[in-house]
Amino acid sequence: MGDVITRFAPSPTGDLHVGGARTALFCWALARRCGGRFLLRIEDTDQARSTEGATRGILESLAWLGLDWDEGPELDLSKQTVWGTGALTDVTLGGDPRGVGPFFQARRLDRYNEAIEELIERDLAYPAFESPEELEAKRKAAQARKETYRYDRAALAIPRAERLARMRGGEPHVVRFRMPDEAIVVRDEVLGEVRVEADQLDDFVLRKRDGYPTYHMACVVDDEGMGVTHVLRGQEHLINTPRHVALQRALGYRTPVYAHLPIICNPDGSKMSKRDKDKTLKGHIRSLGAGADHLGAIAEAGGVSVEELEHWLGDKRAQLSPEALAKMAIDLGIVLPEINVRDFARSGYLPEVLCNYLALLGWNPGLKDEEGRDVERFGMDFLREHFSLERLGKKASRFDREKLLAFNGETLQRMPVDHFLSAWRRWLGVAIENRRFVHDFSLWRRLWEELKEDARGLALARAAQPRTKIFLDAIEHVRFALVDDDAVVFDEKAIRKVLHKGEPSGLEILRQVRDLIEGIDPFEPEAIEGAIRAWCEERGLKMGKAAQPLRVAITGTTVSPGLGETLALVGKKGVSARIDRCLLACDPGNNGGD
RNA sequence: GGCCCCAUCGUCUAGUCAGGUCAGGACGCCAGGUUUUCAUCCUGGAAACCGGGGUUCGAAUCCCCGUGGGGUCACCA
Repeated sequence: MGDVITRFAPSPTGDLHVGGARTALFCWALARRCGGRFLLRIEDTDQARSTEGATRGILESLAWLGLDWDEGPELDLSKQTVWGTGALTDVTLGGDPRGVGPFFQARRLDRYNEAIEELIERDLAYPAFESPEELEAKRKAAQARKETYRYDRAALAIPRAERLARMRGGEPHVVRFRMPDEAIVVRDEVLGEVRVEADQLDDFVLRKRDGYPTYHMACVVDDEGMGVTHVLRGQEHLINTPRHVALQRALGYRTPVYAHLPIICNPDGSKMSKRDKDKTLKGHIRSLGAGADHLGAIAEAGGVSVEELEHWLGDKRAQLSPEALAKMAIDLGIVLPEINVRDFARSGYLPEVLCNYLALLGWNPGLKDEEGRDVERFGMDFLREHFSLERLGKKASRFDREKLLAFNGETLQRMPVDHFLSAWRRWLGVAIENRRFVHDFSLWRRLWEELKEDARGLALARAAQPRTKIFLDAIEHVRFALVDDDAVVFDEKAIRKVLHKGEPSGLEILRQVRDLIEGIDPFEPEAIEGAIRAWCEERGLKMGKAAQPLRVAITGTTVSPGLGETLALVGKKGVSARIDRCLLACDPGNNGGD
């Protein structure tokens, strides 16, 4: 099995989304499992939509996930930090050890043209001269008759010598493949045999008017030239496969093993796509029932004109740039659904956890642990060892963020605290660099500064880790420790519940405990908790009687990390200051109570 | 609409290929418990074989029909 070669072949028209990431993961896992090669090829034959930035983004996404490719475009990971918590560092990925590159299709045009010439020569392909507009009109007409349009081979009515002459003479044209008049049966590792009748497939285009090959042509030529043995791709490609098989036969190529992966959907069952960010944001803005000036403010936040914004709002299909969407979401204080790998990195998911979860969408190891539970949690090494095509599922699956979140939280919470700290630091460093959190930037900056100090960082990590599911929300658990003593906002409900009620009241307890604080040494979590517990026991009080008033005084709310950690993070001086301020502000007798 | 694919708890799934265990697990949900709040953690619970026909002693599992969902119908990939 050493000769297995898989490939992931994205088109660089946007960020890598989770569906693509799962395909890449499976391609990678199969190659690793079989001791074969995993190669990466960039399908940039759409001149209008391909961008260099997208290519880099995809390479970085894959590297972040920990999917190293043996052949393909090079990416030097020693020179850059890839989004802070990436799985691979200090290696150069890609290269061309077998000499089968280049791995950008736009640089391989001569190969496609050679194959196309051969097909034309053998009359298995032919030039066609209809304009896109003509074809569109025919399509519309067919639609009006409630028929499915298929190319009518009008170009074949032109005598062969003439159409070749017109082509050589430079007349604008496309080249079409003469689809054989027979049903084609595709063997698929997931779906079994799929039969497609001849009348379902028309003479598809091999080379576009601009001289670039279509996906079909480039893909078939390259898979052959690069020795690809296994093609794993989304099920949306299933109908393309008979075309590819027909082309392979015409050119005398091998047919690789195919495995079509089920689609990944949104929780509502619709296909997952970038458009969902637009959808989420549109829905939110509409729900605000925003007036004209409000819309103006939103448009400004997104860096777009009000006209653009209104048009976008009115058109279901309209999309705004990722940057504009992100800015508006921050401004409105909402979180857009994570769709791209980059989104998950930014939210603070761990790459190996994402891979773990993604692997479970459409694949299952079919193993039980000692307690008879399904094996669900595993790392990359497990996939290297156990991945197999036989256990791929057929059913489209829905992307369940709750489960991913649970997996991520569990992983984060089980890490050694120093490991958690360094991962948090790396993630935060990138977040700060990207100015992702402009709505609260100074606080993030402050956290960043404090996290850099080892002792302080560790204390913050100890407080945040047990409550953190993704790094994005970690800061909320230690927010109180980052604000100034006189900036604490006391929550009305908390004041009433734990400071005013009870006998003795919370305020009374605070007054008494205040002196205790001075004497605690060292001012560290265990000592603090020990002192307060002993103090409570002496008085026959439950721990909560003292803990909750202290929480309110220190954080303004009834929720915080462990009491010792909470006080220790603020420091002895800070604690005293906050208690004093709380006594002053919350005592009804002091007229500052409300 | 044509064609193709799919169908087990709310979600991801094990069990289906080689018919025979109260249909198992995970996330979520609900109820208790531990705990100084929250988060954890522990215990328990509700929750599914899409429907109808066959084949069979026996069907989640095999066959047919229906229904539902998805994909696809480009000079995008």
